[in-house]
Amino acid sequence: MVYLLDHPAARRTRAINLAARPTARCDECDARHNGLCDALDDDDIAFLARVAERVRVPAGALIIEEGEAAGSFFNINKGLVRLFKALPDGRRQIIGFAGAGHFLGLVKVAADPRYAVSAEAMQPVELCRFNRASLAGVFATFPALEHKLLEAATHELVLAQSQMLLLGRKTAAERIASFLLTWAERADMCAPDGLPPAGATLHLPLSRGDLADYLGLTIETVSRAIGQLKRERLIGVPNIHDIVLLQPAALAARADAAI
Amino acid sequence: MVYLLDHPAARRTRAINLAARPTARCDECDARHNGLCDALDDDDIAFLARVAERVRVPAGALIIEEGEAAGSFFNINKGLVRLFKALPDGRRQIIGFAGAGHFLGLVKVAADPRYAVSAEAMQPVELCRFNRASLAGVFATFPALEHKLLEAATHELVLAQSQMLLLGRKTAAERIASFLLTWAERADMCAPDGLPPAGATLHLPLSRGDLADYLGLTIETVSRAIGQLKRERLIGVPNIHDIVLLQPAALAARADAAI
DNA sequence: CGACCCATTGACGGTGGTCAAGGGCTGTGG
DNA sequence: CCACAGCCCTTGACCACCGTCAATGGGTCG
Repeated sequence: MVYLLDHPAARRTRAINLAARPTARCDECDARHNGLCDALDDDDIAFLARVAERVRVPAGALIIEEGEAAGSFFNINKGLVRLFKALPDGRRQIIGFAGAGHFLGLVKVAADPRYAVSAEAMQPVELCRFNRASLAGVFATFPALEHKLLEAATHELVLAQSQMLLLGRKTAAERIASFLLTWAERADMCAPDGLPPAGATLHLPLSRGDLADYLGLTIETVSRAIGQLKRERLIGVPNIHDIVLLQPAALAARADAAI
Repeated sequence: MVYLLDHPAARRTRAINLAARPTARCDECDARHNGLCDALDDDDIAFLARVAERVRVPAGALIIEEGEAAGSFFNINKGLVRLFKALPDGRRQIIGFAGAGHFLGLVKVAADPRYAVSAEAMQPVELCRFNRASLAGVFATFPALEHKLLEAATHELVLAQSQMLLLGRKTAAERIASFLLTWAERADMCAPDGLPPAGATLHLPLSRGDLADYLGLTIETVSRAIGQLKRERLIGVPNIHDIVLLQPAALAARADAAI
């Protein structure tokens, strides 16, 4: 798979510096009771909103690029973003998908802050942009934010660890099965036992290419593995973006992981 | 590779509840100016040490097991620990290696705290054990600890993201090359440009099996990939546990990653 | 209706896994 | 000091899963 022709750098200029609304309206934001913003009450968030710049980017825009000097950090208000790392020859690994309430702007080393991953809008995306330089001050003013950020980072770390097991040791069909259950959990479809109800329909706003780059496979292998699970009657595939979980328990066994 | 015969569970009883010294001597601890403890001054750390239980475990002991109820968290004082996840059939993925100053005890969900990964001593290990229940109180007393923990979690997350690229998209030789450079950086052998000096000798206190389980390969493939880099004159292998970095820049090119 | 993009399916090949044998190092015991 | 056992690593032969290349089909938009 070669991505060089539409390498992210070629699209960069499309991304940022679009119309920024002067005042963010937090009370009607999808992220108001999600992620970082959930840590603050209305007064504090109104104060914080005054130093935020509301940004909109179209689908496909490169929001941040790995290795660039990290001048900002972002909080996603609306839309879905793919985070990824790429190799010089175009091979790409998607690190995760970020939605409303997620934080963007992790840097490799604090001394010379450069973004650790690239972020690309998969849909039209709205974000709040903050100045990185004021980050320390903001945390000092609102310690609850830092606590929430620790919670978020910890959660991301646990997900990353599961993904390492998937990428290092699972077969193609196991990767698909694991992914479907993780996505069901993310969509809050899971009962307290960790399994989604039988017959639940999972909506995947991803292309097969994104799925492949997330699971460390190729498009063709993803397609074949989905076909295999379909033949095993574990899932149904009414259309490209929907998957019916016919036998969640059997699917979990197929995923092998403790999820 | 089948690990069932010496599955971690079989070794569990060896691990914990060995002699605990009543008072920790922080001033002579390897971790005193590393990781979490570095956040506190001598008075605060002396206070904290009074609620710590100093534990020693022999090489090979299972310190924590994935999925167990998480009653404690640990700070490593001395020795090297391997963190891993395993599948029911024995496949194993090493998530990382933890040394003095590293924190152990990440849980999957805070509501029902269970360890996210297993941890096994690779050498005789000394740790401070804390009660998880008192964690919130400790953080309230010493906010600097929480800040340090966020720093640590962020750093781990960045490493995990690079490892995902490695596991999902790199060839065997690229994985070895990347690993060597990452390990050199960990050992503080790298100049400001990110490269270790030519001719530097890297000590790897790991078996080929650990390396394989860390890089998502088999022992045989690790052996062959090391042989390949040796034939390419990028590295020298004077003995099993030492690697000489003959051409660091070329090795970095071979690793492909931006490290 | 046609162009285009994406997904699926098939044929084939390669990287890395599996199985097996052999060699080197270390520790122990004669 | 040497012999031997045991473990780990290396090397070789073979195989399988997945990647590559190519053709076809289905859906959407102009």
